[in-house]
Amino acid sequence: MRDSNVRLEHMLSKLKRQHFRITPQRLCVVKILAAGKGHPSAEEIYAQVKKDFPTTSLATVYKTINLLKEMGEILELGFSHDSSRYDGSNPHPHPHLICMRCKRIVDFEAPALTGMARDISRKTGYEIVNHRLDFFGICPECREEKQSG
Amino acid sequence: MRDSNVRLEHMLSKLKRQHFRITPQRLCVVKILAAGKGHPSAEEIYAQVKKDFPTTSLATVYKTINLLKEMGEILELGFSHDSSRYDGSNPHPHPHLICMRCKRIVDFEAPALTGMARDISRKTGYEIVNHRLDFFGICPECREEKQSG
DNA sequence: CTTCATGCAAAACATTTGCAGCTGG
DNA sequence: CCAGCTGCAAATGTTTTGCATGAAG
Repeated sequence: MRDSNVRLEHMLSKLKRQHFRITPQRLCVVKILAAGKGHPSAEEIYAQVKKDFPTTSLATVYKTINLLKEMGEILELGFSHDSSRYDGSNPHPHPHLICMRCKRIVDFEAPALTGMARDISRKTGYEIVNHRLDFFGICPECREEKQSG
Repeated sequence: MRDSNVRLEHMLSKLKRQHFRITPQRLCVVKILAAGKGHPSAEEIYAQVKKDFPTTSLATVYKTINLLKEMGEILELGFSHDSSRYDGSNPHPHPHLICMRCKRIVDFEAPALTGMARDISRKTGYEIVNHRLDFFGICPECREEKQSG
């Protein structure tokens, strides 16, 4: 709650500073992402926004998501088959643990990665600007269900 | 060359063993993937196959790719915005280094990852079955071009 | 007031699917 | 022969775009 309010204020002031308008729909999308509850898809955000603003369109949701993405305020977790999921709580690259069954995504930290990036840069001459690490598996809850059902 | 012939024979015998037909188009796709030259997209494979079999369709290429994917013989590197790229030389998960400018992809090894997966499994109770690590950056060649052009 | 955002519908794009006809084993 | 493959075209699912209308600042 604490952190998410900080993130919300941060995103809003950044938008204002860059002279983007804070419309009710946009505010709603930003709130959902800043709250950092889970890793919603565009459709999930859309469904949430429609509760308050029933006329909202999915296109508007995508436009706001892209705005925040370009500002570096949210992390897009894109998948080639499923739709993208968004992480608004921590826009810096960090590993994710993805349940292949229920699609839940959880964050975790791996400080070793930045060192690894530096290593690779030195060895290959690449300038590393970003990275992504996903672990795919079955979460404890889904493992339970698997055994019984 | 040596390794790629071994991979080709391996893939072909696996296909035969499972009673899949080795059609000329299919053979051609398998050859390209087994050769392990780069990380082609479906379109690139398609363009290559059409040189020998001009009537080939993209759908057929996708069907063969999916077949090999299901058999665990190739690795799909899916991206949400760009099209997927395929790694036929080493179907076991391994990190990739991706140039954001020229889109070239190079493989590398990171033995630390399997240990990391075990760690996560122990800490979170997840059963880890797969992972993916990509580093995004600019390759030495593209860095050169950047400075001049 | 003016510019930017919205909402709709259509487009874009990669990938998959249904199906009639062909062909490898 | 005939199950399985091919090639076409149409469908799919996600995301983007063009444009007329509407509202934020």
